Amino acid sequence: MSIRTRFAPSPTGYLHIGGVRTALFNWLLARGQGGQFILRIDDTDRERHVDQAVEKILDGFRWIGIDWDEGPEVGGPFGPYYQSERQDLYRNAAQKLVESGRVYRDYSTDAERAAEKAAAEKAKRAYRFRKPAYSDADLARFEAEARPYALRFQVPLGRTLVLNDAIKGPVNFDTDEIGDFVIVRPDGAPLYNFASAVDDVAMRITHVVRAEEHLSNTFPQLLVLEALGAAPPVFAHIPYVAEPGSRAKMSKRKLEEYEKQGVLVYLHQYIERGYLPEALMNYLSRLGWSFDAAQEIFTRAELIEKFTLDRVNSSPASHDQDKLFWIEGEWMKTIPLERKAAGCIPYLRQAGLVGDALTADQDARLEAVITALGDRLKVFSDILKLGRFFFSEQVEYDPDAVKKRLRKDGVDAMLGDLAGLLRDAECFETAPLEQAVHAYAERAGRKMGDVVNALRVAVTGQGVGPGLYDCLVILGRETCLARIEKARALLAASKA
RNA sequence: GGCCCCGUCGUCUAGCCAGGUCUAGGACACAUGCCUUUCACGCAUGCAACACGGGUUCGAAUCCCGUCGGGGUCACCA
Repeated sequence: MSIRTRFAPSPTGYLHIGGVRTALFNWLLARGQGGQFILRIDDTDRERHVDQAVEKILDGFRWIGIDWDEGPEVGGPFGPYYQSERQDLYRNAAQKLVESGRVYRDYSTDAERAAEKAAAEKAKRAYRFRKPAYSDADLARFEAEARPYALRFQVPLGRTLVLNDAIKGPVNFDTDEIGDFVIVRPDGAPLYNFASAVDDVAMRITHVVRAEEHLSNTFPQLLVLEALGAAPPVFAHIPYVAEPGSRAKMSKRKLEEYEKQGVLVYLHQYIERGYLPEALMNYLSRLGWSFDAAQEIFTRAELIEKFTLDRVNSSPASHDQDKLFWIEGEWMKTIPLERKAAGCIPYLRQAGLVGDALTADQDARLEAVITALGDRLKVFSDILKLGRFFFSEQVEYDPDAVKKRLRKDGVDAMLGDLAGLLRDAECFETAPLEQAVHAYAERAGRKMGDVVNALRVAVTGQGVGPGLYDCLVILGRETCLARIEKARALLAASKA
């Protein structure tokens, strides 16, 4: 039988990179063994449902290249794939458990349970719900007054459950540690530990790969599975993703703090910056998994071929944005020019630097700029940071660069000479321009670095960037001359 | 607090299950040098870890126990 894995997000917001990694491991496992990867939306709790969340999740998966064989939009033989649409299934399963005596009606009130919970906490002991000793008269009365009840699973005491986790190894758990848990709320809504187990059986899931926070949840689920007469799937619990530079788990509360430090934790943030999907997939795969002692860069096909559960680490990994950035750079080096151009255009458009459709000139210029930028372009949004001055009439002079390269004795006169040189250049191409500038530096007895850098700042406004002659040629003679004039005016103004 | 999981350079990790080849390897980051008109790239070098304490053994990062630290769970959330 071929394997079937699943990822079951609840539509409560954006996709966290930890969640994407979990989905990725499931997907890799299925793809590597010719099985199926299923997407199921765990939306049993309608109160927490966020509009558009499902669409955003699906878009995220599509972007990174995780495709699903069954699930939203594509359907499949075990649908529907929204838990909110599978109520009958849960009702039937619950009915079956009631009939077999594994589940009972719990008439307790919120206030009663809250009081017991508080007492347990005060006494520093774990709170565990156990079946109340209702008398027949009580039960008759509750029924007569149609008192609402939840359905609870009666946990068999004194047993030791054994889970053979594919990542953690064997884990023993005493059933005495598990309180009787609710499987269906008074309003009829099934709860996670129940719905998830029922769905995994119904959808013929063979491998459940999920975050380790579910490790303890597995035992109630094992009990449900057993009561349902179903064989448990293989479970694999992967460690959480820790925050950068620490072992502490990333927390939603600290989100603002991460933002301040420039750490991105949501998938859409990486998409917005213009990261490459293959880079993010590569990075995420290496977070908690390795193939051998050396390989860092993996193509999608290699990942599918080489991924196995037994090489997933059992200890937490912390998110390392620097490493992701490096992997991104490695991948960007492999991307052909046309794709880089296509990736950059949305940013130029957003900045109002190009229109909806590029003119032939703009198109040619964009390709020239990207070529000149070379490895400096790491993420697509860099086109704005590194190459804005190629597309805008405006030049913004970086004060530090101006101070370091232009505000020096003799620079103004030198720029005048250089302007003349550019004006008179017969052939406005990189090689001849380089020759001319070289000759000038020698004639004027100036260091090449001083000449070149002054000219760079004058025409680009920046102290760093692509090769100077590339810049000159792409900008064109007229623009270069105009900008040199502007730079000289700037110097004159500040001197006065 | 009970129970469960985890603990190798700052970070991602190899090695651990089947003890010696580990004066612990690779990568990111950082530092220095080379290349170079800047930056980026590339190349070279350097910095840096077996959480701690016992035990077993001729020998322990590897096996056992304890301590400490981190995390999860104990919801009518997922």
